[in-house]
Amino acid sequence: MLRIIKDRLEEYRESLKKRHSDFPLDHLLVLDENRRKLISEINNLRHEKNLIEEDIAKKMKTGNKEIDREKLKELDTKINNAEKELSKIEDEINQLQLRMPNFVDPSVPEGTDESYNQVVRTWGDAGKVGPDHIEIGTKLDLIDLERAAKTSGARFYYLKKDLVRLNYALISYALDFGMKKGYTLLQPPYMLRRAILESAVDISAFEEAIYKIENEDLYLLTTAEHAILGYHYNEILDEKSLPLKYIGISPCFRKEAGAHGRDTKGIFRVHVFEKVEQFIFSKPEDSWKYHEELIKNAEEFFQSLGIPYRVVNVCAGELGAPAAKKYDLEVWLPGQNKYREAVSCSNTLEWQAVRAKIRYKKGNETLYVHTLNSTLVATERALIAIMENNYLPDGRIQIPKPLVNYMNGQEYIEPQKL
RNA sequence: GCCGGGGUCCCCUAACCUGGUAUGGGGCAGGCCUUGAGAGCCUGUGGCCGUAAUCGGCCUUGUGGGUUCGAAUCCCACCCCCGGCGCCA
Repeated sequence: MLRIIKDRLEEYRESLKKRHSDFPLDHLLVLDENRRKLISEINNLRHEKNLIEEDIAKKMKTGNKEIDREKLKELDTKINNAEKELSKIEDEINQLQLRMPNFVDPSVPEGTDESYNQVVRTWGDAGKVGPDHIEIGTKLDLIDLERAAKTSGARFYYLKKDLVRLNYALISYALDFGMKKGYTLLQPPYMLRRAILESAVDISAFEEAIYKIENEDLYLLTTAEHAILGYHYNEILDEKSLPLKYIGISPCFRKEAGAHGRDTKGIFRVHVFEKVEQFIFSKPEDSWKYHEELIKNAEEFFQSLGIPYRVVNVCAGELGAPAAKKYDLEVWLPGQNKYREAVSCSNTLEWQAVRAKIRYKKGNETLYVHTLNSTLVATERALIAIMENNYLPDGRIQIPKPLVNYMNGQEYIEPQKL
């Protein structure tokens, strides 16, 4: 990544500025300079030592066992010292590089918070106002938050009865939807090693978002995205196999440590939810095309459910470090009387691929792929949208057409009979 | 968890016992040859540093340490894979 940035330094400075990032680029460049000097020094010393060793090897063959131990000792000391200094510098560089944000695409709007996000398009009749999913869920006995608080604490939930079935119907429908689009289904491991996660996310995400397994080098998945990226970790892909398109399904475990006080009620922001995720490994020249494909897929999916939404182009200050551009699809929630994020669709260019060492052969060259990810559906949020948008005056919830088959023909969730 | 076998460059593989700087094949790319294709032959095939380039150097045998002038090779720890035993939804 550092190399790529050095080739496009001014462009990168612009990106940092646009992000309002405090990343210490100049310090990193100085460190890199020192690093290269030291490496040259060490190479020369090692070369000297190798020559002596070769000479010894030759002499041994003729029975001559003279060894200039003093000269070797001296070289060893010098090499050792230089190496210590180098590893100190490299540690610092590595630390910094893990925090280094991606370039920002020119089409991304300026801005520091979500009010600067640009609405790209809207679909459906937004504006309906009504009871929120907690009220509906309680009335129809579909969600139990109090007992979840007893067993597990805040931001947990029990789904009940038809809502459980509707959740699995959404998942099944989404998997079939992706499969029909030619994506390969993947159910990943729900725990990942640190090295895999470091290649997928900004390091600061660890404390804020990721649950760690005690005494093991394992972390609970926050999204299938990371596991799909890891699927091809340290691989050289066949050019002809690109693009590789995947649909993953997994639970997502999130600490939500930085979200105190936000969306504290209901199942909107929770510690565990299910998500069907799209992921593409592509050639660099194709990645923007697939970025549009991913958001279009998500839109088509929500259109088929009849949920009103809008797509926004997320402003530079709100982009995560990995993304060069990000669309959010925000669904209309009558219970909140606003649009809320349900899908996030990012192009990370080579940011993740460099860290995960995922390349492909183009003739004689070995190039990094581009990686893209997008939610297809995070089912708990989609359940909220369905409950609130499809809540009928008579107290029933109408099940969206495409899900009826997955519900064995059931068209409504009925109110409790007393 | 225990016992045994293993991890070598994009893939396969030799060298490991007995330490001397990684062998051969496949694939891929380029070239020669050919009307074309194929076959055959030659060259190249990871990372880093310096150089305008040519080129030169260093590193790379799962990871990290140790022994040694020198480690793929010997020693220690850990990770992963395969087989057997145990446990298990």
